[in-house]
Amino acid sequence: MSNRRRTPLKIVKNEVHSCTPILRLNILHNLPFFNNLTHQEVTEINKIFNDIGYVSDETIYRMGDRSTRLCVIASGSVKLIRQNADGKEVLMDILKQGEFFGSLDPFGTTYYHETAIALQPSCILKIDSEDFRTILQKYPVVSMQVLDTTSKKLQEAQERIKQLSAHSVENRIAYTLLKLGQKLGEKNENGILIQIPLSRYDIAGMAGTTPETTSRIISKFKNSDILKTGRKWTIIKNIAKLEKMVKII
Amino acid sequence: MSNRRRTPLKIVKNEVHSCTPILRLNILHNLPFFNNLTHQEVTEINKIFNDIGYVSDETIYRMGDRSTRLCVIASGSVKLIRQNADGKEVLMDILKQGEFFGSLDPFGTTYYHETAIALQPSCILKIDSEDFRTILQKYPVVSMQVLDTTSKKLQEAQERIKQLSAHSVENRIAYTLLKLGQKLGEKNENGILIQIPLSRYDIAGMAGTTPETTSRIISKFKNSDILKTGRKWTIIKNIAKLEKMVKII
DNA sequence: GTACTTAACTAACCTAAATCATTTTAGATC
DNA sequence: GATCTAAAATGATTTAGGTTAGTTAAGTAC
Repeated sequence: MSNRRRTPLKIVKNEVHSCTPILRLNILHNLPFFNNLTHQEVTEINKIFNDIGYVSDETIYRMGDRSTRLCVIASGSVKLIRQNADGKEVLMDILKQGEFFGSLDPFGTTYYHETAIALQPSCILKIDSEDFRTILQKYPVVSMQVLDTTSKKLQEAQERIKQLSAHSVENRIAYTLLKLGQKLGEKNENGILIQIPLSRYDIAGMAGTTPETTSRIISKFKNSDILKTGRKWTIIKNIAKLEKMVKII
Repeated sequence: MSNRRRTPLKIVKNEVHSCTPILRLNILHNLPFFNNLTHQEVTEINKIFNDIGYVSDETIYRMGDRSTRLCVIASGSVKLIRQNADGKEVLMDILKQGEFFGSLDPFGTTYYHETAIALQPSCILKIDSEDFRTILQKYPVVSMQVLDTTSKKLQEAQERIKQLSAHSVENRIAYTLLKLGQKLGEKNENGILIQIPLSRYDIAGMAGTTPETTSRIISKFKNSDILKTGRKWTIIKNIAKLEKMVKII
């Protein structure tokens, strides 16, 4: 569908992306939470996962669906969004290889609170929440890691609440760009390149504002030589200035 | 200090509140996460905790302090706030008996991201993060419970982000009041009474707005016969109307 | 009771940002 | 390279809600 959507910087074929068995094992091994397990143990765990490939913009699950599975990104990237009654979208998180999302709840009695969409061609490993809980019970180390990751995400969410509650839109966009840079950016000669296909609409959804205002403020940043952008890519040329804005304003 | 601060509805003495050993044990037993342990086990765990009493408005820890301990509320209530550079406060959470806060991080290498203040005379049980982690490793059931609680808090935080990003101030205040009612309200003949000493300032801090606007909107709600309020108490007379606002707007 | 303190309320004003409408442009397609 | 289209940028207008400032009233101290 959307193989038009390409940055001028790296061409990615939008083909269904399935994992080789070796890739799967490798990824599971490198997940922060399976890090401390033996090869044998990871191999066992690997058997319980299924992998499914998605193309760009494909929906992995929808808000309101029965939530029975936990997902791990083997390759690609995923965005999580929440919608409210009038259709306005709020981008909750962007996840990369190795991160997990979906449900940890016991039994399939609850519903997803957000919609998960592949941002790029992605391979997703899935496991029944129940099975994952069994793993957690069996390996306290894993359990601890998952708890730490979740706690960290909670911290980040609370920081974002503060940001949304107590700052101007300009500040929030600066903050959003910094976070995106930290998480998804790649350093190169010109600065930090964010080449995940995020639109103004997405960025607006993260900063709690409108695409128009986002566009205006990004233009302002471009004029101040802080950023350089194209359709769906951004280079942060001057991180120091952005950081200063977030702290000072 | 603030024994003036009383609701007209129930008089609470603002004395340092320390726990009896029986109360402590009882509370630990009833914590959702120690629920499944034997009496023997809880008694063991009880020994590792310390209890400290706080008066109203007393600070338990401050944002930026070294974070080395986990806290459990034995009695009373606590608010967690974050401040930004210009001193604006954002109320992150209000916790009641049985809830935990503070740090779960390993070793004391990090810092608290928020400030914790007693809202009422409170007794707080404290434990070193490290010791608590040992408990978690030892009892996978406990670990699971803590993870579930944290996941739930993350969900709530994300819901609040959505709320802040995509709704009007009026809507946000309605939402805030509903949440407060759910969590802290007591049903009585007139409706749901929230008698935790929350000021307009606090409510503004939860809804991401100013005390003045909060006051204006609450007055509006009072005129529409949805609320009835005094200095530091609120009665929700018509929950249905509030819920409708949150959904429709 | 009276005086005092501080929270809560109200009003007038004003700015930041949303909304609506139009133009420009990046980059995909042929 | 020329064409086409959706995203991005910009401009004009409106408005929600912040700011400032002053008033009212609840609860405390005397």
